[in-house]
Amino acid sequence: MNSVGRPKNFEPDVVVARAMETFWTKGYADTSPADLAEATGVAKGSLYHCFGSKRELFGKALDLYNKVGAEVTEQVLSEPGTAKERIRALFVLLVDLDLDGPVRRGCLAQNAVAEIGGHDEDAKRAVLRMEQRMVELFTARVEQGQRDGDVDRALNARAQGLFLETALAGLRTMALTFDRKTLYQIIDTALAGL
Amino acid sequence: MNSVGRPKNFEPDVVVARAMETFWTKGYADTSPADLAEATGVAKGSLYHCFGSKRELFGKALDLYNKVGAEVTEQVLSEPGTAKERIRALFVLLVDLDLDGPVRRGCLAQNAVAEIGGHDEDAKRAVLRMEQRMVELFTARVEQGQRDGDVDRALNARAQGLFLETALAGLRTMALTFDRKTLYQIIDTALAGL
DNA sequence: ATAGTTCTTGAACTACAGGTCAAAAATCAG
DNA sequence: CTGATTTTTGACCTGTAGTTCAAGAACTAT
Repeated sequence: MNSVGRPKNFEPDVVVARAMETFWTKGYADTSPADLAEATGVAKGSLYHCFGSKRELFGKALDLYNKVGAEVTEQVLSEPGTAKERIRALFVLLVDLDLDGPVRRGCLAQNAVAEIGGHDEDAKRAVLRMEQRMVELFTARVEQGQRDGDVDRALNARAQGLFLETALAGLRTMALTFDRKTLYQIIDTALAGL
Repeated sequence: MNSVGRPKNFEPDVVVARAMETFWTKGYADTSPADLAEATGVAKGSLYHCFGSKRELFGKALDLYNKVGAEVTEQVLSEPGTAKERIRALFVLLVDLDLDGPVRRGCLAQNAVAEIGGHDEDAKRAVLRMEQRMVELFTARVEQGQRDGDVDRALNARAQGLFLETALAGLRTMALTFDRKTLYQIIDTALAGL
């Protein structure tokens, strides 16, 4: 397929992953092409040759973020335990992830829609899809809990799924400013209804 | 006090209010001094003379946002009704506010901490103070509900206050992408425990 | 009126963001 | 080896962000 011409010097996937980290840490506007070149080890010109524009590279980074996020969520929710236990494990994991890093970064998708969603329909759509995906994963896990007998069958699973995604979004916002103990307490309160 | 020299051509408070709207709509990075001059009707030079820098003007705008937000919250929570009714009214009001505007802007404070909180401790502190204020208002309203007999006395009011602020943060994030009907359903689910 | 003060304004400045490009380098087909 | 193709790279370009400033305007006090 790619047998003609000079071979690539780098793995595009690795570059996207590094770019994702940079966008996540610094935000979209505050990440310059020079920053991306330094973070990826690839010269500016090559980045433009390969990805077209800063915005397009960001798009790939956001897609990767969403993919990994969904995978992690699926993984954690499918481990043994009640619905409440698994969902708590996911919430704790994500809060810890943020608080253990050198700088609190929140959720890249939330940051993206807040920063550029107002004038970038594509970004908005990508984030909405991701959120809907998460709602579905939560909903499915609640339904499984109902089948397993650890969740009240009277609950509306879809309503719970929507609520859980909202709670997670709020939690990740609160994780930008509050301390760990408080955040754990919030998780307990949020999951009290399950 | 200010009786010497040429008098100001504008009300700084009005300028801050207009700047707040602009920052809210466009975000911090994407608002240029030229944008601010156009939005306020005051020349760039005068803005710098009066406010020092873009960042300082943003600080005033954020302070105003927080002040108004606290006032509205206090107002809505103090009207007649149960704790659940009043808190729902506040949530509905804020969701509607966002959805009725020409562009969804979310919460300026949340947007600010997401966009610049990573490298601006002052912004982070301002937002944390605001969030703590909101937690206190929610907590107090829940306590009043307990005295009034419309909230279960077994609940931990402070934990509920923290949770409600988190739910509101999540709701305002979800309001950037989801439709009104869904958001109302989320409000119902979030308040089911009260 | 004069002096002293504070405000107003667009022009001017510096730095850098975002992107383009031309020349060189690395591959493969014939 | 030659040519076709693709990538690499820093130099270069254009526009604008964020800020400063000099000149003047509007006021007060004396």
